[in-house]
Amino acid sequence: MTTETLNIREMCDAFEVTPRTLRFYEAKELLFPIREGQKRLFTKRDRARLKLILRGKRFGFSLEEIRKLLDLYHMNDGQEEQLSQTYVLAEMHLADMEAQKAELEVAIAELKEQMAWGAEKLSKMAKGKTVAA
Amino acid sequence: MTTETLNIREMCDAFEVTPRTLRFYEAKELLFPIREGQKRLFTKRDRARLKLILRGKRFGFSLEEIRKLLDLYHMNDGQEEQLSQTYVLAEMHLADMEAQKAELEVAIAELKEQMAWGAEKLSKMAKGKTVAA
DNA sequence: CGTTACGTTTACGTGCGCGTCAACTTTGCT
DNA sequence: AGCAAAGTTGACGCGCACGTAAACGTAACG
Repeated sequence: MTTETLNIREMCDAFEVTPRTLRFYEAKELLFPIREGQKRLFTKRDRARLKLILRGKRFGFSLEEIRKLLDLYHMNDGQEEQLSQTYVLAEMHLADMEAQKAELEVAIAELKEQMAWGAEKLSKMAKGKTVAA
Repeated sequence: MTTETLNIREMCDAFEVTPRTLRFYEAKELLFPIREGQKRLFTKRDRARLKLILRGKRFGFSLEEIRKLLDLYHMNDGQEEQLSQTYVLAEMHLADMEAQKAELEVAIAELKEQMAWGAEKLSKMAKGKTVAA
């Protein structure tokens, strides 16, 4: 089987982050690498979590928000109260993400429109130059 | 006709930002309110720009990136060189936004899946409680 | 004419997400 | 045994996007 755990360098290379970032995330309780002596070993679980962390960041969530959300993905036995709270949180994030998607579609359409305008202007300018030359 | 320009408070209320934020954006050359004596008056153009600024922020762009992009939306007479540079920038942002949209769709699907899992778990727990009671 | 409300500048403070040393083990060659 | 490579723990620094407080201007109102 392929390597079960990754050391810090392998983990960094795999996700394009720095060691500092991984230690920082551990300090913030986003990751929980196991220890072999003093060194960190990142498990499959850490890899899954880091993927979600980086994704969450791209969508503008804070590390603290992400930390709470990760519970939903890695909760095996949580208390009902906590699970239901996390569920509510997830609903909010889902709503947020769907709103973001809708907004994104509008923004993309508008940007495309503007770019078409810009492209036309550029082509006219090029024409003018050619004629002038 | 409705008020042509907004003072700082009206502008803040309209966009749910603080005066500090508006002054900060002006200092960063994202907004250009006109002056009536010492006071700022925000024009329609400022409103359009602020809308784009806030949208850009939601999508994780920095104020500096947004500033450059705004040129595309408000360029009437720019030089060809500058326009074409801005165009390239816009292409990159467009690609970024479309990638984000794709990623967002995946994330939404995954989160929904997890929530279904959580919902099932919650319903089982509720059942257990009812039976136990 | 005072004071209240709204706005302004200047400047230092703050939270987040790391970057960047410094000083120290631990590990693996040779 | 010696030494470089890789990793570790502090601890301070930094850029961004504002928050916040101080001190001042000015315009309106009773």
